[in-house]
Amino acid sequence: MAVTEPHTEPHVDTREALLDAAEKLFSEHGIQASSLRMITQQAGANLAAVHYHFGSKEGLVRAVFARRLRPLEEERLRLLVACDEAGEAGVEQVLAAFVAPLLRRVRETPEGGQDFARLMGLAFMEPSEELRSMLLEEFRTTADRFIAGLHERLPHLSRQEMIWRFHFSAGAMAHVVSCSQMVERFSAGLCKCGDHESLLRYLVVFLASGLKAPATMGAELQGEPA
Amino acid sequence: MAVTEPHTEPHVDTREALLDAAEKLFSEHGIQASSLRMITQQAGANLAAVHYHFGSKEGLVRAVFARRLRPLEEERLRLLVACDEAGEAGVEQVLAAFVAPLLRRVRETPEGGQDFARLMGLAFMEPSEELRSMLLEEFRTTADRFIAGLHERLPHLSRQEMIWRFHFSAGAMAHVVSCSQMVERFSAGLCKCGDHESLLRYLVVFLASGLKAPATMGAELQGEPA
DNA sequence: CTACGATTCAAACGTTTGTTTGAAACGGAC
DNA sequence: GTCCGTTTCAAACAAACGTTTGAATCGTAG
Repeated sequence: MAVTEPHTEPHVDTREALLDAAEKLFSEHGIQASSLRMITQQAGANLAAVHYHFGSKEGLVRAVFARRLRPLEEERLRLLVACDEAGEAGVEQVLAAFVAPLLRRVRETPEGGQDFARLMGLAFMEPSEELRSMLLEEFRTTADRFIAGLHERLPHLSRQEMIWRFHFSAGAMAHVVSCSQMVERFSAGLCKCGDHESLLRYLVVFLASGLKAPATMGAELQGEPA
Repeated sequence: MAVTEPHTEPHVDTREALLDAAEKLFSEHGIQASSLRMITQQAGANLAAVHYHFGSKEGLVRAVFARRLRPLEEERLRLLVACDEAGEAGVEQVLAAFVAPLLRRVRETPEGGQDFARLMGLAFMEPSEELRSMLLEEFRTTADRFIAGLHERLPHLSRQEMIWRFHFSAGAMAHVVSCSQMVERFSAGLCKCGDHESLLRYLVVFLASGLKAPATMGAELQGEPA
């Protein structure tokens, strides 16, 4: 009926073409710097199409992030549940459940993966408070569950230090993914960001070792027994 | 005739007032979203003052970052040299030389430290290629020296893995510093970002453990002997 | 065919942007 | 006092922004 489906047409849907174009331009120039005229031109659509399909530029922005973020968080949680059900999963497996879904999407993004990666990095840096709140709420469930899952396997840590170490891990991952071009430039091409399998292994080994480190002594003595 | 502002002291230097206002507004709303009219009004200066003192908005942006970044990199390198001269300094001391100067500046920023922290996070995410190149060059020297300094103390790592682990560390630090408000919200106030002494200890312990981890096996076999 | 909802289109809306201008005001040197 | 380089000021510039509008176009059902 209304669903005119899967033919190899150039762009079956203006809506989808706008999302693709916006995602690409956002990652290249930032959100504010990507005008609706640039986006609609890239999408081969009319300027007014954005307001017809999304109501406003803000609506487009939210749709761009929601399209990518929701499946990502769902896959992370699915893999985390699989860890718990397996019973034998250690810190490394939980870490992989957190990192791998992101890296896989970076790899699968058509334009070399740069677009999606930089987009995620942009998410928490852009000015719009409305967007930031949406992303924080979206991310909060994931963060809480992974912190709990890691804490079960790292009972020697205080809750406070567990939370800190999780955010250290998330930061390392986010930085590598969104600034991978910097790594390549600094290493004179020695570190190939396209090799996501190696990168995943490197990252998990590094983070697991950091997470497993003995509890920090001398900090927050007032709350922690010696 | 001096226009006596109600609360702001008569700025001895318009130039400095513009830098302060720009830094504050950049960190709050991003670079693109901070118009010259907002900046000059906040600084109590005329709209044209930006072009008189900095030539353009781009010039102002570069000046804002250069003012903070150069002393930061200099202090980092100074502390790194001190590590080498001491002879006894381990991975933890080198890490502290990298992290502490940034944390100290975050703490010393008047507006609760948020401004400077978010500004640094914004640096690598904003669209301007010109600014990004400037920051990359500024950061390259520091990165190379710290990678070398760490590699001396971690000879079991390949150069490739050493570089990766350094960027993991830089990412964890950058994320914590620029997204500290997120950590506080997620931890329901349990993790106080204002407590930089504890944070520094937590971070160094975590990163040192990650850096010291045994070399990753199975990755890049073609380049590394088993 | 006509008719209708869904979608696209070109053109314009008012606002805001970075930048430019030329004159006014300043502060020492002479 | 006059002079001169430095700095500030109000006003205007063209360009670009997000948004709105009303008519044109499409695909399909009656």
